[in-house]
Amino acid sequence: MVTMKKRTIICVVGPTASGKTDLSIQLALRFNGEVVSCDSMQIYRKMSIGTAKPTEDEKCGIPHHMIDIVDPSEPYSVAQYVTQASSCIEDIIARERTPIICGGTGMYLDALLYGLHEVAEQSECERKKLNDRVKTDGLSSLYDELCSVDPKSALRIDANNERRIIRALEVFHATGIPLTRHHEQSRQNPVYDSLILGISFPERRALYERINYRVELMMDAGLLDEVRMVNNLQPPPCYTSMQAIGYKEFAGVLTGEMSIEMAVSNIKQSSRRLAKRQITWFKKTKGIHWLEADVCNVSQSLLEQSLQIIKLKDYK
RNA sequence: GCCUCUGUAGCUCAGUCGGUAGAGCAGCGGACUGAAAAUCCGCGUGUCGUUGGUUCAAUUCCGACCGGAGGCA
Repeated sequence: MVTMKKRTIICVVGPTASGKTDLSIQLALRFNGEVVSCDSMQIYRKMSIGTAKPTEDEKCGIPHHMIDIVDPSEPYSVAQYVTQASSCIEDIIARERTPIICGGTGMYLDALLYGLHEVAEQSECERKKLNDRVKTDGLSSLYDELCSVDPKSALRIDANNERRIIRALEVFHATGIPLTRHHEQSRQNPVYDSLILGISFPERRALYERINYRVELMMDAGLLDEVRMVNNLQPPPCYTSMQAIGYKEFAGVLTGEMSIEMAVSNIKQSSRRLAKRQITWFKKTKGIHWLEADVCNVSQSLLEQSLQIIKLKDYK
């Protein structure tokens, strides 16, 4: 059993295009920090423009971790993220620098800060069996099984939510223990002491404008070519990388079924919806210190608010 | 100038044989423990273009006006 050394780490969270990357780099420059990305898509190599990774210039020499660590044609999961990111954090702390977690993937952050329940690794084979059963017997048959085997999970999961029903059954089949029981035994204590800074936009429209504008910038930067290149690697469509916004919308453009204009507008819309879900997630995350994005000078204003909070918390 | 069609939710449009209206999309709210940029759930009051008339009652029928589209001169 490894004992984690507790030490405060800084986290920067918020919806897509809210200015997290910039703020985390500014903080890293001031607090002898290194950035650990908490983004389920920036982990993929070659997917740079569409996932809005910071460029070398933007990094200002700050080391970034958990970016470009997997190929788009490899599967990935929260569990791998927690293992790898934790070791990055330990390493950064060992070198007496400050880990700055930055990203918008709420589930990854929760798992990192509070741990996951311990379950044997998920088996591809079991999942495939369950996926096939949906096709042959229908989802309701799986849901019925869940009701009898793990009624508590069945209560929490909607009867139409295929992914979560499959996951719950998968866990039960693998361990003989209902998922809810695993949950009860996990997340007792936080793994790290953390100071979480959340970026919020009092005017939702201002965020949406930033999102729309950033998509245009991505187009100028050559998003379409990047998608074409990643597509040539032919990752299975079910893989996480192919769920990334931008890449999936352009699939139709590559086959000639959709106009670029249409795809771009779909990308903007998907991004807005993503932002909405991220906002919902972080709203319920405990302990976030909220910063308000001031529309005229987002970057400077966020930094000032952050420094204020960090000072109040007497950090460092 | 005349004729025809048209004006209903942010958008596209249904509909009411006269009893104040509903879909899709957008939007909003929520859930989330090994696929999470995923997956799923919930939410529909709007001067029915304006203004007169007929009527117990008009978004619906009639007239005028205003806006839009098309046609004929």
